[in-house]
Amino acid sequence: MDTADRLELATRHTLEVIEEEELEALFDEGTPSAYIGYAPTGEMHIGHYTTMRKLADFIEAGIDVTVLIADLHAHLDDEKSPFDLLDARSEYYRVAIEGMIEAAGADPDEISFVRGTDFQLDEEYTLEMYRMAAETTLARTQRAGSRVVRESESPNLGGLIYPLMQTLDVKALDADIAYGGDDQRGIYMLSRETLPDHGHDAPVCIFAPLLSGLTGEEMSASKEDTKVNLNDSHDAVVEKIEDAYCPMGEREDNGVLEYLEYLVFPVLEEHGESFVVERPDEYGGNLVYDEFEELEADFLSEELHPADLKPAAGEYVSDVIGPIRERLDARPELLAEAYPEKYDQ
RNA sequence: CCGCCCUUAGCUCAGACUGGUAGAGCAGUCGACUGUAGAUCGACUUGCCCCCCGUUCAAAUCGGGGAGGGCGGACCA
Repeated sequence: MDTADRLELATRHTLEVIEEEELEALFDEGTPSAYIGYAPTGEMHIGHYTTMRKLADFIEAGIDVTVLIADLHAHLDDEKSPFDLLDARSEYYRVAIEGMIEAAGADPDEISFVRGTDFQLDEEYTLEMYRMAAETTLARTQRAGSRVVRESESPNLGGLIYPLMQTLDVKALDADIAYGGDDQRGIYMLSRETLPDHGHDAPVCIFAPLLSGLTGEEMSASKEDTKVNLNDSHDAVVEKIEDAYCPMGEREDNGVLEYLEYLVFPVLEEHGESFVVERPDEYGGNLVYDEFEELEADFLSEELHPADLKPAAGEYVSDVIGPIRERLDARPELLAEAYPEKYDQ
C-alpha cells in the first residue's frame, strides 16, 4: 500500500489532522505508532465505538496501535472512578474495547493494551511529571483540560495533573500519533508544545468527531437518554432512537443521522450490505441506500421522513452493537463489579 | 492551630431571624398537537431538609456536639 492510500485510510471520517504533512512523512518512514487512551469511568457507549472503529483503519494502514486504559486518569478527574474500583473498571473496559474492535472488523490481538498504572508510577515518568509541573502554568494546564476534566467550583489538583500525565503518556508509549475525540484537542495541543522540550517529537494529532446526543444536546455520559449504551437491549436501542430529537430535513444536532453516518454505514460498507428503510406504500414504499450521502440527500429534501427513518435506524444500530452486547451479556460479573451501585442485586 | 460561611427534590436554590413535620425553576413521567422527536400547551411525580443528642405539645427552623465542603487568618513582619 502506498503512502497516499495509507493516508486516505488513516484520515477518512475524521474531523481534523494536525498536521497532515507530518503524517505523510511518518508513512514514508515506515510503520508509525498510534495510541488512544480511555479513562475507565462511566459505562462505555456508542460514542466510544465510533472512535474505536477508526482503529481498524489504522491497522490496515500499517500503524502500530496501542490502547491505553488510563485508570489513574479515571480517578484523577474528580474521582469519577473510586480508587478501589479501578481494577474492575479497567477489566470491563478492556473486554468492551476488544468487543468493539472485533465488531469493527479488526483483530483485537493486533492491538497492544496498556494500563496506566503499568508505567505511570515508574521513577522516570514521575520525575519528568514533576519537571513538567514546574514549567507549566496553572492557566495553561487548566485550559488544556477544560473540555475533558470535570468542571467544578472547587476543582481538585488532580484535574490539572491529568493533562500533564496524558502528555507524558505520549512519550512513555513512544507514540507518533495521538488519536482521540475532538474533546482531547486542548490536551494534545499542550502536548505538541511541551513534548519537544522533553525529548520527544510533537505527536501528529488525529481527532474524531464527537457525536451529538440523541436529545439534540451534547452526548452526556450521565444522561441515559442522550446515548446508546453498548449493553442496551435491542428494544432499549429502538426506543431511544424512536425518542430521539430528529427534525425533518435538518441535520444540525441530529444524532440519528450522525449515528448512521459514522457508525452504521461504515459497518455496512465493511460487510457490503445496504440500508433498507421499510416504508408504508401510502408514503411511497421501501427505500434502499448503499451510501450515507444518498440517505442524507433524501432526508434533507424531506423525501425521507423521520418517522420512517427512525425504526430502521434503531434496528441497524442495535445490530451494530449486537456482537458487543453479546460479549458483555456473557460476562455479567464485569459490569456488576465495575458498577456495583447500579448492578447490585 | 484559629475564625467565618455552606450542606433542603436528579440539578440550581428559596424557606430558618418570627418552631406548626417543605416549596420554586429546570430535569423527569404522562397526555394533547404534529405521520418521529423537539417546540408549545395541560396534568403529574419526586425528599433519611448532612448525622447524633437536647429544648419543646411540636424542630429543616432553636441549643450542643460531629462529619463533609468552601473562604480567610496564623509563618514571611
